[in-house]
Amino acid sequence: MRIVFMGTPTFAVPSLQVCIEHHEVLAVVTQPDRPKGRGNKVIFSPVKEAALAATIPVLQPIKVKDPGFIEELTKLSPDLIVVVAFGQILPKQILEMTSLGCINVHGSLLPHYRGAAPIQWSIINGESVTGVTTMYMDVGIDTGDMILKKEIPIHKEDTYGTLQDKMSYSGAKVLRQTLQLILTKTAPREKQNHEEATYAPMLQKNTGHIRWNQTAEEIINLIRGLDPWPCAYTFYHGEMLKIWKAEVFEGSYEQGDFGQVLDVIKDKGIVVKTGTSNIILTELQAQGGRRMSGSDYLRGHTVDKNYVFE
RNA sequence: CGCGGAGUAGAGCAGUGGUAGCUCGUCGGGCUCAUAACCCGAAGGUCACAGGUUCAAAUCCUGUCUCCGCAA
Repeated sequence: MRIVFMGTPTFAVPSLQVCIEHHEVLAVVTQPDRPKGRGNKVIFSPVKEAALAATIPVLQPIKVKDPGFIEELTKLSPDLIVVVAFGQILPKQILEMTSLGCINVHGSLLPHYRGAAPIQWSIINGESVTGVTTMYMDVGIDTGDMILKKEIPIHKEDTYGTLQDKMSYSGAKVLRQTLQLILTKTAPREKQNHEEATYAPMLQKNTGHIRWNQTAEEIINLIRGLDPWPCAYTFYHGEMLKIWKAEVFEGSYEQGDFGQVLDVIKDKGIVVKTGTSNIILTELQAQGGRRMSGSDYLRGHTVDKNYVFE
């Protein structure tokens, strides 16, 4: 099939590879190059890098609604448009442009976790199973008819980073099957149960600010769901302290306030009181420093016992 | 030229012109039924790199490299 691929972050790259290997990719559409990161250097999106490596033309419209872009797209006359974490909402005109439609790979088991950050929220909410879903796109956000689903377990050790990595490959695999079914015109088409829909909105700036009155599990899930970005944090004497890993800590202490440092264990980490049991922070990052184990951190930093994290 | 922090012993950090330090680790010895405990001792650094100022630079000045946070 003649495909136009739309996508931006790393998550989309394996899916792009599948399209390149099994079909004809006419063009890749990705978000415009923007100054990013330290020093505001212009960095190409991972999808653009992959497209360039495969010498596929790259289009980067500021807005996909732009008539000039739509015209350009029409001229390519693709059979199918594949969208994976693209970052812009497609207008009806594009959705109805091709004979086979637009399909999307989404990082959740729809209709749950529609929206921009399904993987992160699945972990933050403590789910034990998630998955990828392919669907025919319609004008709503992740509301289209579903084609294939694949469940993926969420392990206790999974973080957003590790899970996204696995899911990007699973997503690509499911996409390959989906494309095969579309090619043979045997693709199923299942409506979503809209009453069961839940949403996974984009992460807010302060989502990572730990609220210590939450349960130990909730806090640990938050830390996992925000690793490697943007990371959960708290404040120690006014300085941001990032928390990369924590686990439930068994031990009896006289009860203190939520967020209070109950103990400092030199070769392990910092014991903190939460809404339920205590947790021990075992991987930390001080302001200006890199992430390090609790024991490394405690070699050079003193932590006041009984201090209450903000 | 977006804003800011940092580079010092194997690890993590102090140290703002005058002998290179702390905690942990490592090695040796001691104590102990024993130990991640305790005591004594030792090794281990061209203080990121290159220039400059100075009697004297980790420290002040200039340039370079690398790492990190924020903002986007």
